[in-house]
Amino acid sequence: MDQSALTRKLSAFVRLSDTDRATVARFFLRRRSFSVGHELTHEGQVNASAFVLAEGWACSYKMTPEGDRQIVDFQVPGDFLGLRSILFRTSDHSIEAVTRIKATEVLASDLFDAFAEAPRLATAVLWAASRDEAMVVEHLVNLGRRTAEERTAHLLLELGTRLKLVGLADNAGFDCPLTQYHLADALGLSAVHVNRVLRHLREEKLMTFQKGRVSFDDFAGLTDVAGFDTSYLDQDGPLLR
Amino acid sequence: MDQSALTRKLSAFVRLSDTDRATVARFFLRRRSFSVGHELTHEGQVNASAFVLAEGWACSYKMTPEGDRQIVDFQVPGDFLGLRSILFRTSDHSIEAVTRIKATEVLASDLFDAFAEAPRLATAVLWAASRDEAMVVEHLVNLGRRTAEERTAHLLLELGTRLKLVGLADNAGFDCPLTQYHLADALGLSAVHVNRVLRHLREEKLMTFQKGRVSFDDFAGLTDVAGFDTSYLDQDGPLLR
DNA sequence: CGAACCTTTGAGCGTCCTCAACCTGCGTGG
DNA sequence: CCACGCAGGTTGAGGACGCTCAAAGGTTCG
Repeated sequence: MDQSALTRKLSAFVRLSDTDRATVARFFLRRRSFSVGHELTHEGQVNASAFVLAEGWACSYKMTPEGDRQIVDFQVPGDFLGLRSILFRTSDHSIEAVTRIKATEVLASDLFDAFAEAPRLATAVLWAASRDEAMVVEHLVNLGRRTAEERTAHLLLELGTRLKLVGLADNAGFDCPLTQYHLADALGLSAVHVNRVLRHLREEKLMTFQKGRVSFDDFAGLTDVAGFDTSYLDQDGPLLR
Repeated sequence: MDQSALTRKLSAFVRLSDTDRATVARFFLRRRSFSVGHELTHEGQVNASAFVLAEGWACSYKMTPEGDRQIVDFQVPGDFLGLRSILFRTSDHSIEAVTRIKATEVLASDLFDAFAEAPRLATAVLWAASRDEAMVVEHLVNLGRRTAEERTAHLLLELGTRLKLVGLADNAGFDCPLTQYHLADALGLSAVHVNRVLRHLREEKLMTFQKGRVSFDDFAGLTDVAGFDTSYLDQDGPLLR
């Protein structure tokens, strides 16, 4: 995936002009690479920068005083990293590379300049931020009101849907670099229990999580189990205005 | 509380000029009242409006297909209601009045006009939106990684801190119109268990939740139990720039 | 002054946790 | 080239936290 991942995602929301595309292209000048486990932003860090993820997977998380980790969200190509903390004195969360990643730094000033030049793009970026928040809200519902099995299915279906938007998944499944520990940290479960849940989903012939690959064996059945409704991802064709 | 709640909150982040204050004041022209239980926004509603809460309490929530409710956040005077869904075709959540409330409607156009006239105010509003998201993230950590007791203490400490910002609480406690059902729906617990947790917190002489009043009997001890760290609320004095 | 709503308490049960052990695949270095 | 270490995955046993069901007081408001 190169710069097309971001434009492809934003286009799901707003029809972008050539000027808009050119402006987005400028975001991709300062491209950098980070190795597995690299921490792009640390909780408490001042003046953290934001990035656009071009290739690979990342995750954002917070730690409790007891040393437990809660993953807030995973980021896939086309997603922003740390957009929210741009307005905060100190970042309230950490961001870590799950795989080796390529990302481009976006300075706050870049963003504000882009807003002035391309208001349509500004709208699209604000939409992307709102969508990020909507995903966090859905994760909250996941943890608060769904069982371990529903929760797991829901997360993997969401990731599949998001990856489809940038051409990295289809209804059959997607390549997934996450470990069961990652899932556990995201789902508020223990890794041991995640393992049992995945086994059960496999036995029920709903889906398979193995060898870096998620396979949806029964997409409709899985969607039903998870109570998965894509509307919070707000991606059904370019918006009005 | 009148309009001062919003300006008071925003001032915690940005020093507002008289012009900014005047612009904020214009938000308060279309003031409306809603009775207890009134639903200001419904999940799935198209073109929902946003409001600024002037008086009373509200909550935002989502329902699962099984009919369980997850409260995402409570809103107190000075908070925005539904700011996020302004950019969405359809709202991804519902908003309900917990008490009788007074709120003023904010049209998307109002907001964009205000941004053009008072960029400093725009920054402040974006900060408020980021802060809202940071709170949702902290609630996620709450549900994923804290025990029922820690979680309950954390939520009530957060509400206390937020209310202090608009002059409705101090370290002794605050008036709280929530029922144990509200707490249960926000904390991902059953109302029965919330009741037991509250009893335990009372027995431990940490805090009391009774008769519409939250009393912090041992503020330091409670903060410690909850692992409560205010930094995600990002409110330590006006920002740079 | 009744009804609806909220709070409180008990009993039994299930989901998910912790601890513990063992297996696999892989990269590294002796 | 094998030995080892290590990260990740798998499975079992026992226990705790929080749930459901049930029933009874308390409070508030029309």
